[in-house]
Amino acid sequence: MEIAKRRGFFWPSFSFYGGESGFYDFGPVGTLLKDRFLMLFKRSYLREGGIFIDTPTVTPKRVFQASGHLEKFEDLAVKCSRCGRYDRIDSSLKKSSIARESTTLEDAISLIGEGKLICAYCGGKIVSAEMMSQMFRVERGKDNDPYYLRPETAQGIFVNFKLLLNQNRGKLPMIVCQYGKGYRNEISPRQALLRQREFFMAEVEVFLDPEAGWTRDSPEDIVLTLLPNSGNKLRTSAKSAHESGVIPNRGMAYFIYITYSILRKCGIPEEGIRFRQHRKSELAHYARDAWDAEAVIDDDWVEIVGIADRGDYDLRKHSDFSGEPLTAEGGIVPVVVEPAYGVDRITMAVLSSSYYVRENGFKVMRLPPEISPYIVAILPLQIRDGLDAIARDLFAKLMDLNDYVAYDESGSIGRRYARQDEIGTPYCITVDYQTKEDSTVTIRERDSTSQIRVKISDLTGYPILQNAILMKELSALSLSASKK
RNA sequence: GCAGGUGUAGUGUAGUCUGGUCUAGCACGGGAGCCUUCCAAGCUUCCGACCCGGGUCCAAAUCCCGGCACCUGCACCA
Repeated sequence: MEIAKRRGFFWPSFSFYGGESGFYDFGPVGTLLKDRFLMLFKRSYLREGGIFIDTPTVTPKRVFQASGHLEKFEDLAVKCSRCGRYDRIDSSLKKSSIARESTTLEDAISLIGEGKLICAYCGGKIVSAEMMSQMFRVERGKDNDPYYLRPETAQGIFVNFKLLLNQNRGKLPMIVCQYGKGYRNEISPRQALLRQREFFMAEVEVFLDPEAGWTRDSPEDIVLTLLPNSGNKLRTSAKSAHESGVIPNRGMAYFIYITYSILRKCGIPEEGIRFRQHRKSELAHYARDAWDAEAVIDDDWVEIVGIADRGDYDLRKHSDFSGEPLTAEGGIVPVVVEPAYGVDRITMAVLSSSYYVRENGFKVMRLPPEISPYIVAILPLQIRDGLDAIARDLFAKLMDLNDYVAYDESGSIGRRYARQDEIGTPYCITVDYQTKEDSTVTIRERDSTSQIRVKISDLTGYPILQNAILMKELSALSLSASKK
């Protein structure tokens, strides 16, 4: 998507020094878009009673020893001399009929020295072994354990369980949210923001009483596309999917619904969202069930949100490792439902599904006002006769009400509309000659390009709902536009 | 990580095969100005690139080697 770079959504990082694969920058426009997604995320979970936390990305080793990440992430990999494949050592051991484990590099090298290890795929001879770590290690003093960069933000929540529960005054369910960077040392990052080594995630851990569980249902009338691992695609509400046993965990069903509604608010169309259940074999080490929200990005279905039933795995692991009980009132260990949003991937999905080319070849990002980088742009028809002064004045007034307002006076009016179309600004307010006479301006709606005329006092007089400037006129406009 | 392909201004490209006429052309974009009373108009002017490093050669955007990045396939993606 060349528009992504040209218009400042995102671009490869460090290109000044030749580039570095697996890292991307968000540009001026993309930063605002991401910002607005995070606002939507926050708002959505505050409504559910969520609390927020912000913990370090640099994490001491023992946290991941406890969580199981160290074990699952640091694979001993062996290389085959014939087919050149890298593979985990356990499959090679099995193939070689060696009935023991090999967990250290030294041990693996001595096995290779004996010449007994063969490749699980082609039977070729194994020639080398190395540690493949999916986590970035950060060295510190040589007598100290290294730090690791977190591969998920979740552990920052689990290790704070007691403090958080106290903050929540002991109540379950407790919904804890955290967003921030995560890191994975991908072997071959590719496809722009889809597989990065450093990426942005927004995660939620819902702690539930294992007996009571989650007690609210999602609405019946919101119908989702589900792809259970039984293989039969179905369209149904999250509620009835739970009742029919397709989604055994009620909390899972509910947060699948919440996720769906967030994605819809981002402008991803109904037919571009589906929820796919993991097969048993692809479940993460901590999960007993998982559903991915997938969206269409450049004609492929891509995981953009992972919703996992982590059970009591994490609290038990940390409890065992530390010797500290991690329980709620009554000595119970809560179970956890985790929706984890890949913010970069969601950004890609949003851009991909919003992108539209008009018949005249002009490009439009049909982003909804809920997440567009700018909600409205102020444009003087001409930079003369005082029109620009009026426009600047109006700009200042609107900025008092909402921060996501753009101002542009450069080039012809058509060119400026086109610029705003490309970055997804849903509405443009134009100050013209009639403004001088009766203090009215036109509002142009992006998708229909139709306009209505309203009084400036009506624009600025409304109590502004958060991020939803001009709601009255705009909804009226959208209606009349869609009739056209 | 392996194999193949690609790499020229912010974007898209011409030039590369057949080294010199390239102090690198064009379009879009962006800036300044003129003009213009609503959808990328026009005019003037400016900005801006041969991915990096070696080598061959009188001479390299062009040929060779190495690196880096991107694309496609394979592998990987807890």
